[in-house]
Amino acid sequence: MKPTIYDVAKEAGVSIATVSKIINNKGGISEKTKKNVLRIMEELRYQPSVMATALTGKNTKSIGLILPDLANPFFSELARKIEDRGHDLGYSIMICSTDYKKEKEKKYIQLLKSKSVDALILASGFENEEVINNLLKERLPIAIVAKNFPSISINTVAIDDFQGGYIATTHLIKLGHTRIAMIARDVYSNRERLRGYYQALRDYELDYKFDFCFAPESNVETGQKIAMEIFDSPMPPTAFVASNDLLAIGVIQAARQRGLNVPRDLSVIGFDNTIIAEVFDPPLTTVSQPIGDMGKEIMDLTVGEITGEKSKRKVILVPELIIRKSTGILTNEIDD
Amino acid sequence: MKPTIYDVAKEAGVSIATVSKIINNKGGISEKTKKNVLRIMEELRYQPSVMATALTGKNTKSIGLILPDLANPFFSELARKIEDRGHDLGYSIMICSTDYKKEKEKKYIQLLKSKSVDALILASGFENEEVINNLLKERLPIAIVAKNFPSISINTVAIDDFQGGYIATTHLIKLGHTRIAMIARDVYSNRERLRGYYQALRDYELDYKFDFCFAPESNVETGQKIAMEIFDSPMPPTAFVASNDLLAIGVIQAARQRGLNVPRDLSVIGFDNTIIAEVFDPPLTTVSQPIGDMGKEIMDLTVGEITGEKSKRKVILVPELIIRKSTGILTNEIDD
DNA sequence: AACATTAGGTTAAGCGCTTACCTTAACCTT
DNA sequence: AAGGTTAAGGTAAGCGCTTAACCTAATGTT
Repeated sequence: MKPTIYDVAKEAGVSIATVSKIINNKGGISEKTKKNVLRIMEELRYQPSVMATALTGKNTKSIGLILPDLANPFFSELARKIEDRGHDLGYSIMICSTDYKKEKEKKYIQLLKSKSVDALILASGFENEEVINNLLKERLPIAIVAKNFPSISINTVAIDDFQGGYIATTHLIKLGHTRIAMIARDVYSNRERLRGYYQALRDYELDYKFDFCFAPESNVETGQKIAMEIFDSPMPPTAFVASNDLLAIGVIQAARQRGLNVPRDLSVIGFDNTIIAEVFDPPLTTVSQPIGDMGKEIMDLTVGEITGEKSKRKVILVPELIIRKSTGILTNEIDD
Repeated sequence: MKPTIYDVAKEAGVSIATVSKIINNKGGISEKTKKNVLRIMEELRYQPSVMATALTGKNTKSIGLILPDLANPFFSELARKIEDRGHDLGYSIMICSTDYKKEKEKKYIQLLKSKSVDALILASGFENEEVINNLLKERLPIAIVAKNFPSISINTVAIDDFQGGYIATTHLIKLGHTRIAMIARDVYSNRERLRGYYQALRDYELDYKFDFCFAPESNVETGQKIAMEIFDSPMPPTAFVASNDLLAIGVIQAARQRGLNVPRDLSVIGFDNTIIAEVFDPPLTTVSQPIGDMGKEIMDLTVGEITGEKSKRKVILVPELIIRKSTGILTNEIDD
């Protein structure tokens, strides 16, 4: 069996209180005893049980991370950064994927609470203010990353999605495109990006209309399917803004099926700058979210809240346009 | 504060033992009391504390997953499957990325033990038998996935790596290639794949020699760098077997820099069949590891060991060659 | 009527820790 | 020398739960 504090105490000939004080550096213990106990702990390979410690009111040093899909490169890269910073600060991470399902979101929040996590980090895809307010009431620290929840006062790290949509669209406009479509899943951040998109169109006095509708999922197939439909419309776009790299790739694949060359006949811009954008051919022009900073920052805020050392805040990072090869100057018209 | 079992008991006018029995479906409780207590639990939104439960000798219902890098698509896809199956069976997952570093591996194993995980799943990249033997001695259930550890009796799910290397190489040989190179990181599975590669060469009486050396990392840049060097050798290969999709992509990017067309001038075959293989252009021919099955299977074995319901076993899945567009018949010689 | 049985509970110990409070002995003061 | 300090460490309660052992009232048995 794993040794307990009792084993250490007995072996060292002291009380468990003494051992506990040594573990927690409480002082009031002579150097001699301390050395001795420490040695015994080594010998026995003693590790205090986090469970038992937590039961006495201390932290569990674990944090729950709820995100839509760990297999999505954006989230796995983000999770990795969060994990790294977490470990640096002494926390372990429990990850749960919701597939954008409300029931799963609820279920996992319950689950993580029952595991006594010290805090919860919610990554995008969440619309349910009520759930969040409940958590707030229970004084469980929570933080939101990769999404802004304007109405709630809560630690947040996100990019300026509006600006992201705006710079993506502007880039296309400057390349000469006038018929620019957007494709996005219906979540808050994307609505912001969409707003940025519309604003850019307005600022440059473009009024291209196409049959916009939100994508039901954020993956390659969905992007492809929707792009196909849009290509069939009377005045098809010459450029696309997609709300993530996967959708962008779907669009490009659809374009290929139609015999369209990217970027010659169609420009496509993605979002997130995941590894996929980098290795895809053509390499994707995309709006980069600074994933590393986001992960580190949200972890710091969260731990700050747990330890009570930091006041709550919202950190808005600026997105950056990464220009690669999937966008280009409009050269020939494809429809007439 | 979160309600405890005492709050429920008091509210319901019974003892905490009764409540506990109801929670654990122990019987010996009248329907009436049961209903009533259940109602109170609802009302109070009572959730038993996993911490406290664990302290009484029960399981924590959490499992540690140690893998090299969560940001690597292969592992994030695998982690997702493991997570899914885990949640189905009532377990949460704590994920730790080691970056193939031994110290981190050790550190995380300690950490997860102190958090009283019920079991540990180790995913590839681990060479340290001693560590594993120690864990075994402590009777902590552990399982290995995506890697075979032939000398140790331990739950394992892996593919037949030898066969994977063999079928990849054979495919290239059948396309007419005679100068086939391999690129891989130095871990056990890859040595097996390499063995399969050599076996195929031998079976078809090819004796192409090139300056093989293991890659220090498994990412795109490394693949690119190493491929560049190999291209510079006197008799460059016309085909590559890479030990994962990222390296394969690196090779293709190097080829492009050399003005080589894939697959016309160079065939490249990857490993893992991650999303990247699918979306890359040209879509990658690759050896597929059945990630979904692997994840589910390893979780089932692990939970089987925790509950004592299943005997230990090694499950060897068969890899499958996914033929896409990065390999083709050798048409023209590039060197003479 | 006297007793056994059983369904439906309760009591209390214990899981591995932390911590407020107590004890003890050595050392100071005046 | 009596009382006061102080350093070093011990005692025991309590965190939220499980469970073996025990209790009690109602029912069945003869």
